[in-house]
Amino acid sequence: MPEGHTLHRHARIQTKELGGKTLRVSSPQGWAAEAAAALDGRALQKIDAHGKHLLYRFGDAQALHVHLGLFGRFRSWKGLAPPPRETTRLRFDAGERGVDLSGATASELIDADAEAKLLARLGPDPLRADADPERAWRALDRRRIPIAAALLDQRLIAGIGNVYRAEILFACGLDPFTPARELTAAQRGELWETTRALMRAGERSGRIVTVPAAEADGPPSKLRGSDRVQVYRRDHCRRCGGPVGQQVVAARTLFWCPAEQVAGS
DNA sequence: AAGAATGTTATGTA
DNA sequence: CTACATAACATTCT
Repeated sequence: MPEGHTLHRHARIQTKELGGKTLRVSSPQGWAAEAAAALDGRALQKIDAHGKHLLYRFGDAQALHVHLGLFGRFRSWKGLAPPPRETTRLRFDAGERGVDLSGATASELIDADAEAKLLARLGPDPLRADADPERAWRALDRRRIPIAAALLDQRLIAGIGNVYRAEILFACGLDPFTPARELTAAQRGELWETTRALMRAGERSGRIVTVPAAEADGPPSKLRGSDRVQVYRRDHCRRCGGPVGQQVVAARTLFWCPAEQVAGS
């Protein structure tokens, strides 16, 4: 992770063993001044990622549950000016990455029971080694909703956002409007593997899109027209040059290539 | 400067 | 129970 890098929320992160690094927590206002005080200086054992939910573990039953929502970000403050606003921050002593929790939608201490409830609401996360795709298929079997809508439903499969949805469907050459229940076993297999591949790539690069090196410390690059995206927010399909379709599906704008993503392929 | 946006939850309607 | 539309939340970017 380069100095000053901002890891956007849609980059997926994986469960990490941290070997007891000390966590510095500051929360001058807002969500959990008490929780921050309770956590500050404690040894962090591990971060578990399940879908878009993060669980910071300290070796006892309680965990810090974080969801970055639309705007929470990972960033490094070392050598940089602090964030312009006073925000809740999580920061490692080692001075690696911090987490800017302003705008995050969840940040709370939860016990084992609450965690079980949380996980029960989530489908399998393709990035996790213990994920069971069959569980997702069982849920999908009854659904008449378009596969493009199903991919955003965290109860069915956890961790896919709007960028990935578009890119996954494109990579699979799938018609986004295929009813979820009608996918063949082969299509499901490809969907799962493609999801894993794209998410891992996003994880490696820190973002699903390519950022010119010179820009890494600068303002976040635009998603539109960026190198790695094939259809998301593009006017023309990166592969065939044809016009990209766009339509709101499941409350978010879906982008797809009508020429290449056709039923029965 | 208005509008859209990488997300979720709650609510009302069939 | 499924499905869908809408609003609300809050922040950033175009």
